[in-house]
Amino acid sequence: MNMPLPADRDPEISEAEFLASYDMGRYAPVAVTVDVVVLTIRQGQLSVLLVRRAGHPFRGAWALPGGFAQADESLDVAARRELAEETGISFDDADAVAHVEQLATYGDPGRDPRGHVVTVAYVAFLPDLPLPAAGDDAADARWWPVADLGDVDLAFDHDRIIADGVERARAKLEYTTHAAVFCPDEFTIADLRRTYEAVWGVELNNGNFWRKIRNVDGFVVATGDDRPTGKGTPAALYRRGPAQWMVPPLMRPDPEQS
Amino acid sequence: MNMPLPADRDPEISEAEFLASYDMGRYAPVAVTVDVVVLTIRQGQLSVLLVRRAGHPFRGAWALPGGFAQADESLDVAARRELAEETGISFDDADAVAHVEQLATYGDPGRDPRGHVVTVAYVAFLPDLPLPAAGDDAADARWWPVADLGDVDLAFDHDRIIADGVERARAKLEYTTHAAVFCPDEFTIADLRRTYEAVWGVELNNGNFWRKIRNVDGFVVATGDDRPTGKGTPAALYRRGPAQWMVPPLMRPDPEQS
DNA sequence: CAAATAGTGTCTCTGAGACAGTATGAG
DNA sequence: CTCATACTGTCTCAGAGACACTATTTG
Repeated sequence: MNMPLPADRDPEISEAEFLASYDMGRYAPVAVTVDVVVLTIRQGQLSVLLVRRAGHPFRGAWALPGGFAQADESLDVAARRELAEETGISFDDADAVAHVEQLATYGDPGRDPRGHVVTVAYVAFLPDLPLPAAGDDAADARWWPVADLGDVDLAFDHDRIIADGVERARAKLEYTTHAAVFCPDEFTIADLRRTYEAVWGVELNNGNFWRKIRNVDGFVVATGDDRPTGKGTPAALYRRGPAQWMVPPLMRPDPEQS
Repeated sequence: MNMPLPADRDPEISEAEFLASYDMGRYAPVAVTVDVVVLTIRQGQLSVLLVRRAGHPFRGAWALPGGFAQADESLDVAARRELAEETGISFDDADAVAHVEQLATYGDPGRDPRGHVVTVAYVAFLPDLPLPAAGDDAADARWWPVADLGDVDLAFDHDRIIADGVERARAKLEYTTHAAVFCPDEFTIADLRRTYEAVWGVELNNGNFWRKIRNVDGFVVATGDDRPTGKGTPAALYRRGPAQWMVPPLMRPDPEQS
Protein backbone atom coordinates (compact mmCIF):
# COMPACT_ATOMS: atom_id res chain seq x y z
CA MET A 1 0.00 0.00 0.00
CA ASN A 2 1.18 3.54 -0.64
CA MET A 3 2.44 5.41 2.36
CA PRO A 4 -0.56 7.40 3.48
CA LEU A 5 -0.06 11.06 4.09
CA PRO A 6 0.09 12.01 7.77
CA ALA A 7 -3.27 13.70 7.68
CA ASP A 8 -4.89 10.51 6.45
CA ARG A 9 -4.35 8.84 9.79
CA ASP A 10 -4.41 11.82 12.11
CA PRO A 11 -7.41 11.16 14.31
CA GLU A 12 -7.40 14.64 15.79
CA ILE A 13 -8.75 16.61 12.90
CA SER A 14 -12.36 16.45 11.79
CA GLU A 15 -13.46 15.00 8.49
CA ALA A 16 -14.38 18.46 7.25
CA GLU A 17 -10.95 19.83 8.12
CA PHE A 18 -9.34 16.84 6.50
CA LEU A 19 -11.24 17.21 3.25
CA ALA A 20 -10.61 20.94 3.08
CA SER A 21 -6.88 20.35 3.33
CA TYR A 22 -6.81 17.42 0.95
CA ASP A 23 -4.89 17.92 -2.26
CA MET A 24 -5.19 15.02 -4.66
CA GLY A 25 -2.53 16.46 -6.94
CA ARG A 26 0.13 15.37 -4.46
CA TYR A 27 -0.06 11.86 -5.77
CA ALA A 28 1.87 10.73 -8.81
CA PRO A 29 0.17 12.15 -11.88
CA VAL A 30 -2.05 9.67 -13.65
CA ALA A 31 -4.54 10.14 -16.42
CA VAL A 32 -7.71 8.08 -16.91
CA THR A 33 -9.15 7.62 -20.36
CA VAL A 34 -12.29 5.86 -21.50
CA ASP A 35 -12.04 3.97 -24.80
CA VAL A 36 -14.82 2.09 -26.55
CA VAL A 37 -14.60 -1.01 -28.73
CA VAL A 38 -17.58 -0.27 -30.98
CA LEU A 39 -18.64 -3.42 -32.84
CA THR A 40 -21.13 -3.94 -35.63
CA ILE A 41 -21.78 -6.30 -38.52
CA ARG A 42 -21.13 -4.85 -41.96
CA GLN A 43 -21.41 -6.95 -45.10
CA GLY A 44 -21.47 -10.04 -42.97
CA GLN A 45 -18.24 -9.17 -41.17
CA LEU A 46 -17.75 -8.30 -37.54
CA SER A 47 -16.19 -4.84 -37.65
CA VAL A 48 -14.76 -2.34 -35.20
CA LEU A 49 -14.84 1.45 -35.39
CA LEU A 50 -11.37 3.00 -35.38
CA VAL A 51 -10.16 6.56 -35.71
CA ARG A 52 -6.87 7.66 -37.21
CA ARG A 53 -4.73 9.56 -34.75
CA ALA A 54 -3.99 13.11 -35.84
CA GLY A 55 -1.52 13.91 -33.05
CA HIS A 56 1.33 12.36 -31.13
CA PRO A 57 1.89 9.73 -29.99
CA PHE A 58 1.15 7.06 -32.61
CA ARG A 59 0.31 9.76 -35.14
CA GLY A 60 -1.29 8.18 -38.20
CA ALA A 61 -2.01 4.90 -36.45
CA TRP A 62 -5.52 3.67 -35.86
CA ALA A 63 -6.98 3.85 -32.37
CA LEU A 64 -10.16 3.18 -30.48
CA PRO A 65 -12.44 6.18 -30.04
CA GLY A 66 -12.02 7.55 -26.57
CA GLY A 67 -10.98 10.45 -24.45
CA PHE A 68 -10.07 11.57 -20.99
CA ALA A 69 -12.49 10.87 -18.19
CA GLN A 70 -14.13 13.91 -16.72
CA ALA A 71 -14.54 14.30 -13.00
CA ASP A 72 -18.25 15.17 -13.15
CA GLU A 73 -19.51 12.15 -15.06
CA SER A 74 -19.52 8.44 -14.40
CA LEU A 75 -17.42 6.10 -16.51
CA ASP A 76 -20.57 4.58 -18.00
CA VAL A 77 -21.76 8.02 -19.06
CA ALA A 78 -18.36 8.86 -20.50
CA ALA A 79 -18.43 5.70 -22.61
CA ARG A 80 -21.89 6.55 -23.96
CA ARG A 81 -20.75 10.09 -24.69
CA GLU A 82 -17.79 8.80 -26.69
CA LEU A 83 -20.03 6.37 -28.52
CA ALA A 84 -22.50 9.12 -29.39
CA GLU A 85 -19.80 11.53 -30.55
CA GLU A 86 -18.10 9.05 -32.84
CA THR A 87 -21.15 7.33 -34.32
CA GLY A 88 -23.57 10.20 -34.64
CA ILE A 89 -26.32 8.54 -32.63
CA SER A 90 -27.64 10.84 -29.94
CA PHE A 91 -26.57 10.29 -26.36
CA ASP A 92 -30.16 9.76 -25.25
CA ASP A 93 -30.70 7.05 -27.87
CA ALA A 94 -27.51 5.20 -27.00
CA ASP A 95 -29.13 2.70 -24.65
CA ALA A 96 -32.05 2.08 -26.98
CA VAL A 97 -29.90 1.52 -30.06
CA ALA A 98 -26.75 -0.02 -28.62
CA HIS A 99 -25.61 -2.32 -25.88
CA VAL A 100 -22.74 -0.82 -23.89
CA GLU A 101 -20.86 -2.56 -21.09
CA GLN A 102 -17.59 -2.18 -19.32
CA LEU A 103 -14.87 -4.45 -20.67
CA ALA A 104 -11.69 -4.15 -18.62
CA THR A 105 -9.09 -1.65 -17.47
CA TYR A 106 -5.57 -1.45 -18.80
CA GLY A 107 -2.75 0.23 -16.93
CA ASP A 108 0.54 -1.42 -17.77
CA PRO A 109 3.50 0.91 -17.36
CA GLY A 110 4.74 2.07 -20.72
CA ARG A 111 1.50 1.46 -22.57
CA ASP A 112 1.34 5.21 -23.25
CA PRO A 113 4.57 7.13 -23.82
CA ARG A 114 3.04 10.27 -22.34
CA GLY A 115 3.17 8.74 -18.89
CA HIS A 116 0.93 6.83 -16.57
CA VAL A 117 -2.34 6.46 -18.42
CA VAL A 118 -5.00 4.06 -17.21
CA THR A 119 -7.67 3.22 -19.77
CA VAL A 120 -11.11 1.96 -18.84
CA ALA A 121 -12.31 0.10 -21.92
CA TYR A 122 -15.93 -0.44 -22.87
CA VAL A 123 -17.45 -2.59 -25.57
CA ALA A 124 -20.54 -1.54 -27.54
CA PHE A 125 -22.74 -3.57 -29.90
CA LEU A 126 -24.46 -1.58 -32.62
CA PRO A 127 -26.65 -2.25 -35.64
CA ASP A 128 -25.19 -1.33 -39.02
CA LEU A 129 -26.46 2.23 -39.10
CA PRO A 130 -25.47 4.92 -41.59
CA LEU A 131 -22.88 6.69 -39.48
CA PRO A 132 -21.97 10.26 -40.35
CA ALA A 133 -18.68 10.12 -38.48
CA ALA A 134 -17.58 7.12 -40.49
CA GLY A 135 -19.08 8.26 -43.76
CA ASP A 136 -18.24 11.92 -44.00
CA ASP A 137 -14.51 11.72 -43.53
CA ALA A 138 -13.26 8.25 -44.25
CA ALA A 139 -9.68 9.27 -43.51
CA ASP A 140 -10.52 10.04 -39.88
CA ALA A 141 -12.84 7.24 -38.86
CA ARG A 142 -13.85 3.97 -40.46
CA TRP A 143 -15.04 0.48 -39.80
CA TRP A 144 -12.42 -2.24 -39.93
CA PRO A 145 -13.40 -5.89 -40.23
CA VAL A 146 -11.76 -7.55 -37.25
CA ALA A 147 -10.50 -10.28 -39.57
CA ASP A 148 -8.41 -7.66 -41.40
CA LEU A 149 -6.77 -6.09 -38.36
CA GLY A 150 -3.55 -8.01 -38.84
CA ASP A 151 -2.54 -5.47 -41.48
CA VAL A 152 -3.58 -2.40 -39.51
CA ASP A 153 -1.17 -0.23 -37.53
CA LEU A 154 -2.85 0.03 -34.15
CA ALA A 155 -1.95 2.60 -31.49
CA PHE A 156 -1.04 1.82 -27.88
CA ASP A 157 -2.16 -1.65 -26.73
CA HIS A 158 -5.41 -1.31 -28.63
CA ASP A 159 -4.80 -4.60 -30.44
CA ARG A 160 -5.16 -6.38 -27.13
CA ILE A 161 -8.17 -4.33 -26.07
CA ILE A 162 -9.92 -5.07 -29.36
CA ALA A 163 -9.14 -8.77 -29.00
CA ASP A 164 -10.62 -8.73 -25.50
CA GLY A 165 -13.68 -6.88 -26.78
CA VAL A 166 -14.24 -9.35 -29.59
CA GLU A 167 -13.90 -12.26 -27.21
CA ARG A 168 -16.40 -10.58 -24.87
CA ALA A 169 -18.86 -10.25 -27.73
CA ARG A 170 -18.42 -13.89 -28.68
CA ALA A 171 -18.93 -15.03 -25.11
CA LYS A 172 -21.91 -12.76 -24.46
CA LEU A 173 -23.79 -14.08 -27.46
CA GLU A 174 -23.77 -17.49 -25.83
CA TYR A 175 -25.85 -16.59 -22.81
CA THR A 176 -27.51 -13.25 -23.52
CA THR A 177 -29.92 -11.99 -26.17
CA HIS A 178 -27.61 -9.12 -27.13
CA ALA A 179 -27.08 -10.51 -30.64
CA ALA A 180 -30.33 -8.83 -31.59
CA VAL A 181 -28.69 -5.44 -30.95
CA PHE A 182 -26.52 -6.04 -34.01
CA CYS A 183 -29.69 -6.37 -36.11
CA PRO A 184 -31.90 -3.56 -37.38
CA ASP A 185 -35.17 -2.77 -35.64
CA GLU A 186 -37.03 -5.45 -37.59
CA PHE A 187 -35.19 -8.59 -38.54
CA THR A 188 -35.70 -12.22 -39.45
CA ILE A 189 -34.47 -15.29 -37.62
CA ALA A 190 -32.06 -15.78 -40.52
CA ASP A 191 -30.66 -12.26 -39.96
CA LEU A 192 -30.06 -13.19 -36.37
CA ARG A 193 -28.41 -16.43 -37.40
CA ARG A 194 -26.09 -14.62 -39.78
CA THR A 195 -25.17 -12.29 -36.90
CA TYR A 196 -24.12 -15.26 -34.80
CA GLU A 197 -22.23 -16.69 -37.74
CA ALA A 198 -20.38 -13.42 -38.33
CA VAL A 199 -19.40 -12.96 -34.69
CA TRP A 200 -18.43 -16.57 -34.11
CA GLY A 201 -17.01 -17.30 -37.54
CA VAL A 202 -18.92 -20.56 -37.89
CA GLU A 203 -21.94 -21.86 -39.76
CA LEU A 204 -25.01 -22.77 -37.76
CA ASN A 205 -27.74 -25.20 -38.72
CA ASN A 206 -30.75 -23.29 -39.98
CA GLY A 207 -33.49 -25.42 -38.46
CA ASN A 208 -31.88 -26.02 -35.10
CA PHE A 209 -31.11 -22.33 -34.71
CA TRP A 210 -34.66 -21.39 -35.58
CA ARG A 211 -36.10 -23.69 -32.94
CA LYS A 212 -33.59 -22.61 -30.31
CA ILE A 213 -34.35 -18.92 -30.68
CA ARG A 214 -38.09 -19.51 -30.69
CA ASN A 215 -37.82 -21.60 -27.53
CA VAL A 216 -36.11 -18.83 -25.57
CA ASP A 217 -38.98 -16.94 -24.02
CA GLY A 218 -38.86 -13.25 -24.90
CA PHE A 219 -35.77 -13.29 -27.12
CA VAL A 220 -37.78 -12.10 -30.14
CA VAL A 221 -41.33 -10.91 -30.66
CA ALA A 222 -43.09 -11.44 -34.00
CA THR A 223 -44.32 -8.27 -35.67
CA GLY A 224 -46.82 -10.23 -37.75
CA ASP A 225 -45.28 -9.05 -40.99
CA ASP A 226 -43.31 -10.96 -43.57
CA ARG A 227 -40.39 -9.95 -45.72
CA PRO A 228 -39.72 -11.51 -49.12
CA THR A 229 -36.22 -12.92 -49.15
CA GLY A 230 -35.60 -12.87 -52.88
CA LYS A 231 -36.16 -16.54 -53.21
CA GLY A 232 -38.20 -18.95 -51.20
CA THR A 233 -40.72 -18.47 -48.46
CA PRO A 234 -41.00 -14.93 -47.11
CA ALA A 235 -39.51 -14.78 -43.62
CA ALA A 236 -41.43 -13.63 -40.58
CA LEU A 237 -40.21 -10.37 -39.06
CA TYR A 238 -39.36 -9.92 -35.40
CA ARG A 239 -38.29 -7.24 -32.96
CA ARG A 240 -36.16 -7.57 -29.85
CA GLY A 241 -38.03 -9.14 -26.97
CA PRO A 242 -37.76 -8.26 -23.27
CA ALA A 243 -35.46 -11.16 -22.35
CA GLN A 244 -31.86 -10.29 -21.56
CA TRP A 245 -30.61 -13.80 -20.80
CA MET A 246 -30.73 -17.01 -22.76
CA VAL A 247 -31.14 -20.08 -20.54
CA PRO A 248 -30.01 -22.62 -21.39
CA PRO A 249 -27.26 -20.92 -23.38
CA LEU A 250 -26.53 -21.35 -27.07
CA MET A 251 -22.95 -22.56 -27.01
CA ARG A 252 -20.39 -21.90 -29.71
CA PRO A 253 -19.58 -25.04 -31.64
CA ASP A 254 -16.01 -26.29 -31.46
CA PRO A 255 -13.75 -24.66 -34.05
CA GLU A 256 -14.30 -26.18 -37.46
CA GLN A 257 -12.18 -29.28 -37.95
CA SER A 258 -12.89 -29.50 -41.68
CA MET B 1 -14.17 13.95 -25.82
CA ASN B 2 -11.95 16.37 -23.97
CA MET B 3 -10.65 19.24 -25.96
CA PRO B 4 -7.18 18.11 -26.98
CA LEU B 5 -4.35 20.45 -26.24
CA PRO B 6 -3.00 22.24 -29.30
CA ALA B 7 0.24 20.31 -29.25
CA ASP B 8 -1.68 17.04 -29.49
CA ARG B 9 -2.70 17.81 -33.03
CA ASP B 10 0.16 19.97 -34.16
CA PRO B 11 1.72 17.97 -36.99
CA GLU B 12 4.81 20.16 -37.17
CA ILE B 13 6.64 19.02 -34.07
CA SER B 14 8.33 15.65 -33.78
CA GLU B 15 7.14 12.96 -31.45
CA ALA B 16 10.23 13.43 -29.29
CA GLU B 17 9.57 17.15 -28.97
CA PHE B 18 5.97 16.47 -28.22
CA LEU B 19 6.72 14.00 -25.46
CA ALA B 20 9.35 16.25 -23.92
CA SER B 21 6.84 19.05 -23.65
CA TYR B 22 3.99 16.89 -22.44
CA ASP B 23 2.73 17.58 -18.94
CA MET B 24 0.12 15.14 -17.78
CA GLY B 25 -0.64 17.19 -14.68
CA ARG B 26 -2.53 19.68 -16.81
CA TYR B 27 -5.50 17.42 -16.86
CA ALA B 28 -8.05 17.39 -14.08
CA PRO B 29 -6.51 15.64 -11.10
CA VAL B 30 -7.64 12.09 -10.72
CA ALA B 31 -6.37 9.31 -8.48
CA VAL B 32 -6.40 5.61 -9.33
CA THR B 33 -6.65 3.01 -6.60
CA VAL B 34 -6.55 -0.77 -6.76
CA ASP B 35 -8.85 -2.57 -4.33
CA VAL B 36 -9.18 -6.32 -3.89
CA VAL B 37 -12.23 -8.35 -2.90
CA VAL B 38 -10.42 -11.20 -1.14
CA LEU B 39 -12.74 -14.16 -0.71
CA THR B 40 -12.32 -17.39 1.21
CA ILE B 41 -14.44 -20.02 2.92
CA ARG B 42 -14.27 -19.99 6.71
CA GLN B 43 -16.43 -22.29 8.82
CA GLY B 44 -18.48 -23.06 5.79
CA GLN B 45 -19.21 -19.42 5.06
CA LEU B 46 -18.08 -17.36 2.10
CA SER B 47 -16.15 -14.51 3.67
CA VAL B 48 -14.45 -11.32 2.55
CA LEU B 49 -11.37 -9.68 4.01
CA LEU B 50 -12.01 -6.12 5.20
CA VAL B 51 -9.84 -3.56 6.96
CA ARG B 52 -11.05 -0.89 9.32
CA ARG B 53 -10.23 2.59 8.14
CA ALA B 54 -7.99 4.52 10.50
CA GLY B 55 -8.18 7.85 8.68
CA HIS B 56 -10.64 10.09 6.94
CA PRO B 57 -12.86 9.69 5.06
CA PHE B 58 -15.13 6.92 6.40
CA ARG B 59 -12.97 6.65 9.52
CA GLY B 60 -13.92 3.54 11.48
CA ALA B 61 -15.84 2.02 8.59
CA TRP B 62 -14.80 -1.23 6.95
CA ALA B 63 -13.19 -1.11 3.55
CA LEU B 64 -11.60 -3.37 0.98
CA PRO B 65 -7.84 -3.65 1.18
CA GLY B 66 -6.27 -1.47 -1.46
CA GLY B 67 -4.11 1.46 -2.23
CA PHE B 68 -3.05 3.92 -4.84
CA ALA B 69 -1.76 2.58 -8.12
CA GLN B 70 1.90 3.18 -8.75
CA ALA B 71 3.17 4.30 -12.11
CA ASP B 72 5.87 1.65 -12.36
CA GLU B 73 3.74 -1.44 -11.89
CA SER B 74 0.87 -2.98 -13.77
CA LEU B 75 -2.60 -3.10 -12.24
CA ASP B 76 -2.36 -6.88 -11.98
CA VAL B 77 0.88 -6.60 -10.05
CA ALA B 78 -0.58 -3.93 -7.80
CA ALA B 79 -3.50 -6.21 -6.97
CA ARG B 80 -1.17 -9.07 -6.09
CA ARG B 81 0.94 -6.74 -3.98
CA GLU B 82 -2.12 -5.62 -2.04
CA LEU B 83 -3.19 -9.21 -1.61
CA ALA B 84 0.24 -10.22 -0.34
CA GLU B 85 0.47 -7.30 2.07
CA GLU B 86 -2.90 -7.87 3.65
CA THR B 87 -2.90 -11.66 3.85
CA GLY B 88 0.72 -12.38 4.66
CA ILE B 89 1.25 -14.72 1.72
CA SER B 90 4.35 -13.79 -0.22
CA PHE B 91 3.99 -11.95 -3.49
CA ASP B 92 5.74 -14.72 -5.39
CA ASP B 93 3.35 -17.34 -4.01
CA ALA B 94 0.25 -15.33 -4.83
CA ASP B 95 -0.45 -17.02 -8.15
CA ALA B 96 0.22 -20.49 -6.78
CA VAL B 97 -1.99 -20.04 -3.72
CA ALA B 98 -4.72 -17.72 -4.97
CA HIS B 99 -6.69 -16.94 -8.07
CA VAL B 100 -6.67 -13.23 -8.85
CA GLU B 101 -8.59 -11.56 -11.64
CA GLN B 102 -9.74 -8.10 -12.53
CA LEU B 103 -13.33 -7.43 -11.55
CA ALA B 104 -14.46 -4.00 -12.73
CA THR B 105 -13.66 -0.31 -12.43
CA TYR B 106 -15.69 2.19 -10.47
CA GLY B 107 -15.52 5.91 -11.10
CA ASP B 108 -18.83 7.52 -10.27
CA PRO B 109 -18.49 11.16 -9.28
CA GLY B 110 -18.86 11.57 -5.55
CA ARG B 111 -17.92 8.02 -4.67
CA ASP B 112 -14.92 9.41 -2.79
CA PRO B 113 -15.28 12.77 -1.01
CA ARG B 114 -11.59 13.50 -1.56
CA GLY B 115 -12.24 14.07 -5.24
CA HIS B 116 -12.13 12.14 -8.46
CA VAL B 117 -10.97 8.67 -7.49
CA VAL B 118 -11.22 5.79 -9.94
CA THR B 119 -10.92 2.35 -8.37
CA VAL B 120 -9.86 -0.73 -10.31
CA ALA B 121 -11.30 -3.64 -8.35
CA TYR B 122 -9.91 -7.15 -8.35
CA VAL B 123 -11.34 -10.32 -6.89
CA ALA B 124 -9.17 -13.02 -5.31
CA PHE B 125 -10.06 -16.57 -4.25
CA LEU B 126 -8.00 -17.96 -1.39
CA PRO B 127 -7.92 -21.11 0.74
CA ASP B 128 -8.62 -20.64 4.43
CA LEU B 129 -5.02 -20.03 5.51
CA PRO B 130 -3.84 -18.79 8.88
CA LEU B 131 -3.47 -15.13 8.03
CA PRO B 132 -1.24 -12.97 10.20
CA ALA B 133 -2.86 -9.78 9.08
CA ALA B 134 -6.26 -10.98 10.11
CA GLY B 135 -5.11 -12.75 13.25
CA ASP B 136 -2.62 -10.39 14.85
CA ASP B 137 -4.77 -7.32 15.09
CA ALA B 138 -8.40 -8.19 14.82
CA ALA B 139 -9.41 -4.55 15.14
CA ASP B 140 -7.64 -3.63 11.91
CA ALA B 141 -8.43 -6.48 9.55
CA ARG B 142 -10.83 -9.40 9.73
CA TRP B 143 -12.88 -11.80 7.69
CA TRP B 144 -16.56 -11.00 7.38
CA PRO B 145 -19.04 -13.62 6.21
CA VAL B 146 -20.72 -12.04 3.23
CA ALA B 147 -24.08 -13.10 4.65
CA ASP B 148 -23.45 -10.79 7.64
CA LEU B 149 -22.50 -7.69 5.68
CA GLY B 150 -25.94 -6.16 6.07
CA ASP B 151 -24.94 -5.03 9.56
CA VAL B 152 -21.48 -3.75 8.61
CA ASP B 153 -20.68 -0.10 7.99
CA LEU B 154 -18.89 -0.17 4.65
CA ALA B 155 -16.81 2.68 3.26
CA PHE B 156 -17.26 4.32 -0.14
CA ASP B 157 -19.23 2.15 -2.61
CA HIS B 158 -17.54 -0.98 -1.37
CA ASP B 159 -20.89 -2.66 -0.71
CA ARG B 160 -21.49 -2.65 -4.44
CA ILE B 161 -17.97 -3.78 -5.27
CA ILE B 162 -18.23 -6.68 -2.82
CA ALA B 163 -21.61 -7.65 -4.29
CA ASP B 164 -20.09 -7.64 -7.77
CA GLY B 165 -17.13 -9.69 -6.56
CA VAL B 166 -19.37 -12.27 -4.92
CA GLU B 167 -21.47 -12.56 -8.04
CA ARG B 168 -18.30 -12.98 -10.09
CA ALA B 169 -17.22 -15.81 -7.80
CA ARG B 170 -20.60 -17.49 -8.10
CA ALA B 171 -20.56 -17.23 -11.87
CA LYS B 172 -16.96 -18.36 -12.25
CA LEU B 173 -17.56 -21.54 -10.28
CA GLU B 174 -20.04 -22.57 -12.95
CA TYR B 175 -17.61 -22.82 -15.82
CA THR B 176 -14.09 -22.84 -14.33
CA THR B 177 -12.26 -25.10 -11.91
CA HIS B 178 -11.36 -22.21 -9.62
CA ALA B 179 -13.44 -23.61 -6.77
CA ALA B 180 -10.48 -25.80 -5.92
CA VAL B 181 -8.49 -22.66 -5.06
CA PHE B 182 -10.76 -22.23 -2.03
CA CYS B 183 -9.70 -25.68 -0.81
CA PRO B 184 -6.44 -26.61 0.92
CA ASP B 185 -3.69 -28.29 -1.05
CA GLU B 186 -5.21 -31.74 -0.52
CA PHE B 187 -8.96 -32.04 -0.37
CA THR B 188 -11.81 -34.48 -0.85
CA ILE B 189 -14.63 -34.28 -3.36
CA ALA B 190 -16.90 -33.55 -0.40
CA ASP B 191 -14.69 -30.57 0.55
CA LEU B 192 -15.10 -29.27 -2.96
CA ARG B 193 -18.84 -29.81 -2.82
CA ARG B 194 -19.08 -27.87 0.44
CA THR B 195 -17.15 -25.06 -1.25
CA TYR B 196 -19.74 -24.86 -4.00
CA GLU B 197 -22.51 -25.02 -1.44
CA ALA B 198 -20.97 -22.18 0.58
CA VAL B 199 -20.44 -19.91 -2.42
CA TRP B 200 -23.81 -20.63 -4.01
CA GLY B 201 -25.84 -20.98 -0.82
CA VAL B 202 -27.51 -24.18 -1.99
CA GLU B 203 -27.27 -27.89 -1.29
CA LEU B 204 -25.95 -30.14 -4.02
CA ASN B 205 -26.60 -33.81 -4.50
CA ASN B 206 -23.65 -35.80 -3.24
CA GLY B 207 -23.57 -38.53 -5.87
CA ASN B 208 -24.30 -36.35 -8.87
CA PHE B 209 -21.64 -33.86 -7.82
CA TRP B 210 -19.09 -36.62 -7.38
CA ARG B 211 -19.68 -37.96 -10.88
CA LYS B 212 -19.69 -34.50 -12.44
CA ILE B 213 -16.33 -33.52 -10.98
CA ARG B 214 -14.74 -36.85 -11.89
CA ASN B 215 -16.00 -36.52 -15.46
CA VAL B 216 -14.31 -33.15 -15.99
CA ASP B 217 -10.91 -34.09 -17.30
CA GLY B 218 -8.14 -32.54 -15.21
CA PHE B 219 -10.28 -30.82 -12.59
CA VAL B 220 -8.80 -32.93 -9.79
CA VAL B 221 -5.97 -35.45 -9.58
CA ALA B 222 -6.06 -38.25 -7.02
CA THR B 223 -3.15 -38.35 -4.62
CA GLY B 224 -3.75 -42.03 -3.85
CA ASP B 225 -4.27 -41.30 -0.16
CA ASP B 226 -7.38 -41.45 1.93
CA ARG B 227 -8.57 -39.35 4.80
CA PRO B 228 -10.88 -40.68 7.53
CA THR B 229 -13.97 -38.51 7.71
CA GLY B 230 -14.92 -39.22 11.29
CA LYS B 231 -17.71 -41.46 10.22
CA GLY B 232 -18.13 -43.66 7.20
CA THR B 233 -15.84 -44.57 4.36
CA PRO B 234 -12.55 -42.65 4.26
CA ALA B 235 -12.60 -40.21 1.38
CA ALA B 236 -10.00 -40.20 -1.39
CA LEU B 237 -7.74 -37.15 -1.46
CA TYR B 238 -7.15 -34.98 -4.51
CA ARG B 239 -5.09 -32.03 -5.63
CA ARG B 240 -5.93 -29.38 -8.20
CA GLY B 241 -5.63 -30.66 -11.76
CA PRO B 242 -4.36 -28.76 -14.80
CA ALA B 243 -7.81 -27.93 -16.21
CA GLN B 244 -8.94 -24.33 -15.96
CA TRP B 245 -12.33 -24.70 -17.62
CA MET B 246 -15.25 -26.97 -16.93
CA VAL B 247 -17.11 -27.99 -20.09
CA PRO B 248 -19.96 -28.55 -19.96
CA PRO B 249 -20.46 -26.19 -17.04
CA LEU B 250 -21.92 -27.06 -13.66
CA MET B 251 -24.84 -24.67 -13.45
CA ARG B 252 -26.23 -23.21 -10.26
CA PRO B 253 -29.60 -24.70 -9.39
CA ASP B 254 -32.54 -22.31 -9.30
CA PRO B 255 -32.95 -20.58 -5.93
CA GLU B 256 -34.53 -22.93 -3.41
CA GLN B 257 -38.30 -22.81 -3.60
CA SER B 258 -38.82 -24.76 -0.37
C1' DC C 1 -39.99 -26.78 -64.00
C1' DA C 2 -35.41 -25.90 -60.68
C1' DA C 3 -33.32 -23.45 -57.09
C1' DA C 4 -33.35 -21.30 -52.82
C1' DT C 5 -35.03 -20.19 -48.45
C1' DA C 6 -38.34 -20.68 -44.24
C1' DG C 7 -39.79 -23.59 -41.18
C1' DT C 8 -41.07 -28.67 -39.30
C1' DG C 9 -40.42 -33.60 -37.92
C1' DT C 10 -37.80 -36.94 -36.06
C1' DC C 11 -34.11 -39.54 -34.44
C1' DT C 12 -29.94 -40.16 -31.53
C1' DC C 13 -26.91 -39.09 -27.99
C1' DT C 14 -25.27 -36.66 -23.97
C1' DG C 15 -25.78 -35.05 -19.65
C1' DA C 16 -28.47 -33.26 -15.54
C1' DG C 17 -31.01 -34.61 -11.72
C1' DA C 18 -33.70 -37.61 -8.70
C1' DC C 19 -33.09 -41.24 -5.92
C1' DA C 20 -32.08 -45.87 -4.39
C1' DG C 21 -28.54 -48.97 -3.29
C1' DT C 22 -23.90 -50.66 -1.58
C1' DA C 23 -19.50 -50.36 0.98
C1' DT C 24 -16.95 -48.96 4.89
C1' DG C 25 -15.67 -47.22 9.18
C1' DA C 26 -16.87 -44.91 14.06
C1' DG C 27 -19.22 -45.23 18.28
C1' DC D 1 -25.89 -53.13 16.14
C1' DT D 2 -26.87 -48.07 14.09
C1' DC D 3 -25.57 -44.17 11.71
C1' DA D 4 -23.12 -41.28 8.71
C1' DT D 5 -20.45 -40.83 4.87
C1' DA D 6 -18.24 -42.25 0.25
C1' DC D 7 -19.30 -43.85 -3.83
C1' DT D 8 -22.25 -46.52 -7.62
C1' DG D 9 -26.34 -47.87 -10.46
C1' DT D 10 -30.17 -46.68 -12.83
C1' DC D 11 -34.03 -44.32 -14.54
C1' DT D 12 -36.18 -40.21 -16.67
C1' DC D 13 -36.28 -36.07 -18.99
C1' DA D 14 -34.53 -31.93 -21.58
C1' DG D 15 -31.99 -30.30 -24.99
C1' DA D 16 -28.23 -30.29 -28.70
C1' DG D 17 -27.28 -31.65 -33.16
C1' DA D 18 -27.70 -34.19 -37.50
C1' DC D 19 -30.52 -34.45 -41.18
C1' DA D 20 -34.49 -35.28 -44.00
C1' DC D 21 -38.62 -33.25 -45.19
C1' DT D 22 -42.40 -29.84 -46.55
C1' DA D 23 -43.96 -25.30 -47.98
C1' DT D 24 -43.54 -21.23 -50.52
C1' DT D 25 -41.64 -18.06 -53.38
C1' DT D 26 -38.67 -16.30 -57.73
C1' DG D 27 -37.01 -16.95 -62.20
